[in-house]
Amino acid sequence: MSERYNIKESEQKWRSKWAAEDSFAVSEDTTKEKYYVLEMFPYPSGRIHVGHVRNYTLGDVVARYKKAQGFNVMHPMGWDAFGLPAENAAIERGEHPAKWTHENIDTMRVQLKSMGLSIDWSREFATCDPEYYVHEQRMFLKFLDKGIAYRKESIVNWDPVDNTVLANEQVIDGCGWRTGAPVERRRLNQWSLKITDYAEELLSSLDTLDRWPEKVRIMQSNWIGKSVGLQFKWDVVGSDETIEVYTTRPDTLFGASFMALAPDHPMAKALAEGKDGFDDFIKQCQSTGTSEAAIEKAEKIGFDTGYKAVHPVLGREVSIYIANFVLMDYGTGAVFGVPAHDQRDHDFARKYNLEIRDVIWPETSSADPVPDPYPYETNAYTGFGKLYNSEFLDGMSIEDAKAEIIKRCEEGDTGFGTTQYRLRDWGISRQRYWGCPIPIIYCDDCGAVPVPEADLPVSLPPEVSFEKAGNPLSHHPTWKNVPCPTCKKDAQRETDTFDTFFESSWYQFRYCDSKNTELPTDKDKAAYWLPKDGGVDQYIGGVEHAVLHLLYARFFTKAMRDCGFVVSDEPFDGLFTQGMVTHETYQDENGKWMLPTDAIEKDGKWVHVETGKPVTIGATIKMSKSKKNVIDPEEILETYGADAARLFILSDSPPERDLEWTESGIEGAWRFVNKVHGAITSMDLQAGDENVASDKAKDLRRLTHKSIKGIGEAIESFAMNKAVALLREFYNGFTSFKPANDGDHFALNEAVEAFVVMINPIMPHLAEELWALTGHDNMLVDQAWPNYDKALMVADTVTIGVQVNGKVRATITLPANADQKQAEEIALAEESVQRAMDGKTLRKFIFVPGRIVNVVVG
RNA sequence: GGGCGCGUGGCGGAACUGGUAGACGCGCAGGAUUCAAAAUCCUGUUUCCUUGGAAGUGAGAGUUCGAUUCUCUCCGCGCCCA
Repeated sequence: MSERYNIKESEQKWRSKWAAEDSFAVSEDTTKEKYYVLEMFPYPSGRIHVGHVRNYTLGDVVARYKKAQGFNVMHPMGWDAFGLPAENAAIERGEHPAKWTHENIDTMRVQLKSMGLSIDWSREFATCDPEYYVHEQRMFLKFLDKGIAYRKESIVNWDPVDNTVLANEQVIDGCGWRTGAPVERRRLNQWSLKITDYAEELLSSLDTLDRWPEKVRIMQSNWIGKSVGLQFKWDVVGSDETIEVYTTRPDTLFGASFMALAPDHPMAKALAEGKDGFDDFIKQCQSTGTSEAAIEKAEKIGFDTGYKAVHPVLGREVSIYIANFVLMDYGTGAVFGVPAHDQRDHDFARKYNLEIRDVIWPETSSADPVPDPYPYETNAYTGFGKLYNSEFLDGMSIEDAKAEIIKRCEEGDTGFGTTQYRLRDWGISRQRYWGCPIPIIYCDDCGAVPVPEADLPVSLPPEVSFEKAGNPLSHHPTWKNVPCPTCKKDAQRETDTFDTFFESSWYQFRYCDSKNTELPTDKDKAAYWLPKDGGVDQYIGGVEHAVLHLLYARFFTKAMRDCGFVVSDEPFDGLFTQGMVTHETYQDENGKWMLPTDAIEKDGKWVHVETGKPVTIGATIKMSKSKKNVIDPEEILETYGADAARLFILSDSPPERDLEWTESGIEGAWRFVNKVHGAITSMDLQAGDENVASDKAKDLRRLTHKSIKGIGEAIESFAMNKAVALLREFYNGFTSFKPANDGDHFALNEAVEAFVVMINPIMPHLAEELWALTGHDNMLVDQAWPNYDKALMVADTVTIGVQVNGKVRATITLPANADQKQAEEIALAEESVQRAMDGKTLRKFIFVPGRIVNVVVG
């Protein structure tokens, strides 16, 4: 009998061994193919959560698997250490952000290490250390030189809770992404990065990211929001004025029946000032919200100016309205309305009895039939089609018609085609302390002067007070007062710091050479890990970063490339977005949320663990502190060990989907860890003889080699739940095998060895332990992944189903190389097949070798 | 409102480019072991009639010898954008 597996002791032992042997340290090795695995680095909030466990387990499986495949694997870890929670802790508890952050890092490092991750810790860094952010300051100054960074006064999104500016993509439904507070509009001087200069490349090179989830590419593409349109002039009847109109649908020009101006369009006032009801109308417009969503939902209202505009092509006159659904900051703030082909225009036209002219003949694709005639009296048609009622455009496709109209306007010098992007430049100034200082000095005479290279880094002052609201840097008594680098007169430092998305935009480069004091990263080292045509081989993180972080990092990579820091075009070659971890929710009698550990099942009822009072089980939702449905990974690791935690988190749910954390699930995983240890240590393993081959041994070897193939493929395709299922199936197969001769021993030994190597990515401690216990004196961590032999996977016979008219009536066993004649003979001899055929005539006999037989009768 | 995705036992989920639906696990039931319990091991487990059938992958249609898989309509859920 085997000893009971001492998980704690064993896991600790192997972790020490890996550390002592530097098992995961890597350097550039041109004789090997590199593989760079990266998980989104954690914000040091205090303790790791289950989402981290999932994220880093996934990455570790890939890293260990690729290492066993012979790749030179880099798998680093660091800390995304700037951010507001540190300042909030300072305000609430009086603890310095640096102290708070570094203490959290120390705690979390211990926690992560207890997971047994194959990380090269020598590359670790924290972004809040000047050794890291000095490079950001240098890069910023270089960006300034290159015109990628600039300063301008602009209207910004102001988060009144965090007291800072937010970028457009950090505003969600009109609220701050972090605080959820409604965003205010303010006018401020801001440093910005010209991400818009890269809009086209960011869009077009999305096509090269074929190992990214489709949905992330679509989200980015929508965010960049490229649209090709026409900007052209309409004359105003009885006036010298012309109005510039922008449209993305110039093809529908012949369907125009009105023009509409934004309420704050300069011409709106000029045309309608003093008219009856105009002031009321403007007031009404102001009462509706400014968000596009609010405008979409609000009733479409308009004010007829009484003026007419002249259709630039037809010469027809249309009324000029002022309308609440036209936005001044989109296009030119003036549109022409085509009620037949735009639902908003349609609603508007029906309200004000305007003409509905249809100019697109709906294309009736067989898939989606369009009613004929199309009911224009109730709806706009916005689908595909051909032009008609449009003179020279008749018969053209929408695309051709757009091009033709733009061409004519350009020839007649009445307008021009333009490309617009929804993407705005990235405002990077934040009025916070705990971020990277912007290396600029303001001088009354010299203006904004870059801090000279020799004076970098501009470090954060350690003594700082959070007692006053707002930015502690601007309240600091001395820090901001410095002489102007140019004229030496009294001057002031910029007190804003960078948006903390700055740090995570280039950290993948820093890992390549994390101790470099001169440069962000050594160009050659970076070129090994992140060559021109390939970035991080596998990047893993939450889908919530689909737009923000992933777009900034792509932009930064291109900007750094153009400044000569690195060679790559894209930072992340392969991207995997994991699902969330969910848990049931528990509420006590008073509706207060309870921790899962406080609820217990007793006699089929859920009660409070201490009071015994009834507990209501609620929906299974994302773990959150507010709902208290959280599990502390440290407790799990302590109770069940790292291997069981890793196994469970990979079992059951596909990694891209949400994972439901359950007690029984983690217990099941823990049982398996113990079972495997018990079974393998009590086995009688002998080398055996490959040349003695019983049928039984052949069957086992087939299972072994099929498993090697299947498990490898499952890991490659990120189907970790399938890899786990296949491992268990393999385990069930070889543990029920009783060897009777040397051939059997050989087969069993082969199976066990392959199994131990293959559980390594998932349960590395157990794998290492079993590797040693089965008589190896080297480390499993350096062991190669097993190869499979196709010849051994072929069976002599196959069992397939026999259908009669498509319904399975029997299963038959055929020689693997059986032909149709043989199959027919055997299939028709089956009693159940005969019964189902019911004496009817055989019409057709379908035989797909290895798959199916279908007997068609009638 | 637009875009994307999903819907399979009591539960999480398998099913490769159309080919024996329910792998693997959880739960549950029965049994072994035990003074007893826990743990462990074995067996069973889609549903309905009961030796054999019938139905069955959200609902309905279609293509096909054959559909969880492809097409269409509808219902429900989720995410993103507005």
